[in-house]
Amino acid sequence: MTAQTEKTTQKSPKERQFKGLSLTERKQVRREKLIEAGIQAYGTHGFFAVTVKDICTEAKLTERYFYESFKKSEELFQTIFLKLIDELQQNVMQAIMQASADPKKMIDAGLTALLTTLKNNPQMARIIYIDAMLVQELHNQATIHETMSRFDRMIQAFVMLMMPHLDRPNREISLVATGLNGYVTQIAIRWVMSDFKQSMEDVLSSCRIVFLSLLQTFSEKEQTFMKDSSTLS
Amino acid sequence: MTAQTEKTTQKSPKERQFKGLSLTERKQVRREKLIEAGIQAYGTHGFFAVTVKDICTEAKLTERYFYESFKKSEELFQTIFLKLIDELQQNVMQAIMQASADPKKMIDAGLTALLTTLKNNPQMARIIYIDAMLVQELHNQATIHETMSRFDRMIQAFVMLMMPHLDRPNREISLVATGLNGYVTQIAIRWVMSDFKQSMEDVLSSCRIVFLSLLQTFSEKEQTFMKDSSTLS
DNA sequence: TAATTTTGACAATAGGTATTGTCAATATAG
DNA sequence: CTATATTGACAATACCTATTGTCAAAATTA
Repeated sequence: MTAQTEKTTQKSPKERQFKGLSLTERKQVRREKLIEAGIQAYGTHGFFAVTVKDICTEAKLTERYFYESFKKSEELFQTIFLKLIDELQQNVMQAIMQASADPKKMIDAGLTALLTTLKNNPQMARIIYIDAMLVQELHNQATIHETMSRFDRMIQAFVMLMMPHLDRPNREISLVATGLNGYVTQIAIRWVMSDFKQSMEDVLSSCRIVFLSLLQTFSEKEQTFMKDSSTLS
Repeated sequence: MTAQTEKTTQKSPKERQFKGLSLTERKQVRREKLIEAGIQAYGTHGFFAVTVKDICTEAKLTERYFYESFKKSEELFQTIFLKLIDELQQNVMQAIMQASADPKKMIDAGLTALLTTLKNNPQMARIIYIDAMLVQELHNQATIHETMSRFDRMIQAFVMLMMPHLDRPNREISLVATGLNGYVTQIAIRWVMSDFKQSMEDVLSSCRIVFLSLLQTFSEKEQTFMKDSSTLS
């Protein structure tokens, strides 16, 4: 009861507690419910097939509360996108940093964390890898574009960390990092869409091989086989 | 006049020539104009930002003629998609087959053809790589999904052709091919979206390296460094 | 219990697009 | 030239959705 008195002093005169929650807390609860409903709906049917009403129905709230928390549907989508990609990147980064310093172990740890996270949240892949691109295009959301390239930079940083003496220009490493991101992403999308038909071991192995292969190539001082074909262009 | 008499016999009683074209020919001309307008519009603003009216305006035709050739906008989009991906794949395949049998030359030829085609048709990249995915999702167009994986299979066939003695299971090669497709695609998207900021040489080099690197890895009989980390999972 | 905030169901408005239909002007065949 | 197929401009319809507004029931405080 003393706690309640404290809260009362913090509230504006018109506020009233409901189910033991203040107005701010209730708004927050509703916001969370909308976000969860959005992940469910967007991740299952795709952004463009989901209406505000759908999300409200899923969240067991009425439209009024949607606009209490979000100005438009894109705002909810962006919130969800940022939340999910943060979660994914957190998991991957954490796994890499907790692994021993051996590059091979770090690669395996990072990839395993990525694949495990996607398998545990199949909606995540759809939202991050498929819908995000379109919403970005349709509404010019620089935020999403910017955030997506964080993975590129993460990979680039990893490569540069592994091979400090690499003589290739940075702009090329950057492109390779983008490519590696696309490599893993494409396999992951196929995996998720096939409802995880392939075994995690096969998927992991297919991803790992390209990292290790490139690592080895980059490590070789004599890159004769590279220079051969370079003379073509 | 004798030719006209011939045509008259071929026409149904209600048909009449216009500007020297039969009804069928005029329909065909309009259809082509709509397709060209669609490539322009979809490739510039994206599928979901373009209306039927936009396309008709671009084609200098009225809506009536849109529905003369296509039941719905998705039908036009699918037509365009198939046309463009055919063109792209034709160019790549042709370049590969015309190159000398050296794997390195074939890789360079294929990649160069791909990148050149995209640079010459910037709209193509947007339609094939960005919008296609969403339309597919929205309308469950198995055709698009199926067609997209033709590139996967093309790469897979190439890999298997290069290394007939590869001891890895097919399901893994298939995944690697998907990944390689994603690798190149991701780099290409970034390239196109940046308005070709990077030089073609840099982009080509970044794509080439992963193919050559994997080729070398697959060629090695002693894959000790692979087996090391395989024991992790 | 009485007064009042909060909630949920739903009506109302506004705006946009797909699709079909109308009709006068134009081009063509005879 | 005349009758008619064809065209292009645009109206009309139907439908869907975002967004705002209304109001009675439920929950809460005093």
